[in-house]
Amino acid sequence: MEGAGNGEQRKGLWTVEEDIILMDYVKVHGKGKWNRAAKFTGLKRDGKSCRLRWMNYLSPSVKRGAFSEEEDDLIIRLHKLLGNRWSLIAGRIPGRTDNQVKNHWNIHLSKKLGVKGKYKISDSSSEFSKKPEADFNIKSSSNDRLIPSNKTEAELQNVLEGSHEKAKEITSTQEPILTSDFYDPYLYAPSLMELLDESLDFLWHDF
DNA sequence: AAATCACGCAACCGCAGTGAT
DNA sequence: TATCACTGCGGTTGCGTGATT
Repeated sequence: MEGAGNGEQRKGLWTVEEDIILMDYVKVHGKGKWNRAAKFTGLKRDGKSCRLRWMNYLSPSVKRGAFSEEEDDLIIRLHKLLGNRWSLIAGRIPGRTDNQVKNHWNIHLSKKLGVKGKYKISDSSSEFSKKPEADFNIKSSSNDRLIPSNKTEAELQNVLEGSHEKAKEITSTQEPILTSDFYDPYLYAPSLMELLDESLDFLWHDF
């Protein structure tokens, strides 16, 4: 695992030294242009590896440690709403990355919910799967997606953004529930779950 | 104490989407 | 319009480690 054997590309776990080099680069140049970052720093990693390391580990916004009950609940509900769209789900869980959410789902939550094997969006537990397959846009790739044919991805995003905004209004008058460094009052407000459920209703409206 | 197993996590891979030229 | 570089995503793999035999 140490090194690729050809002296050009390193693979496997990142060392502390590599982390420091990458962090220093981001401090100075900011995120993005990861291929250039790899060349500039002399790291024997490709741009994708640099990006992944930053996004999943080095970024100060990444929250470490166990998932809370609230996070579990949120993931389960969002997964029911969105399926395996980990980046969208992670985007609504402060400090968690898509990789973390995906791993947590596959290891813990799928068992907890009794989901057999790797979860597929076509599983009967997904809200989307309750509709006839012909009503979905289907793409054949690793990025398989099933969305209602009369709702675009942008609309779906807007629904969730709308929930977020609505939650802001509600939570502005409510006491926070959690007190962690990454606490996001919008997401943990008691009414948020109802908002997500409303979003789900919206998606199926006019079917 | 050594071997094996199971679990959790980090990282890799392949593909699609997007923007620049 | 075509091509290329880059980014982002989800599925999968494989390593590290603790538990069990």
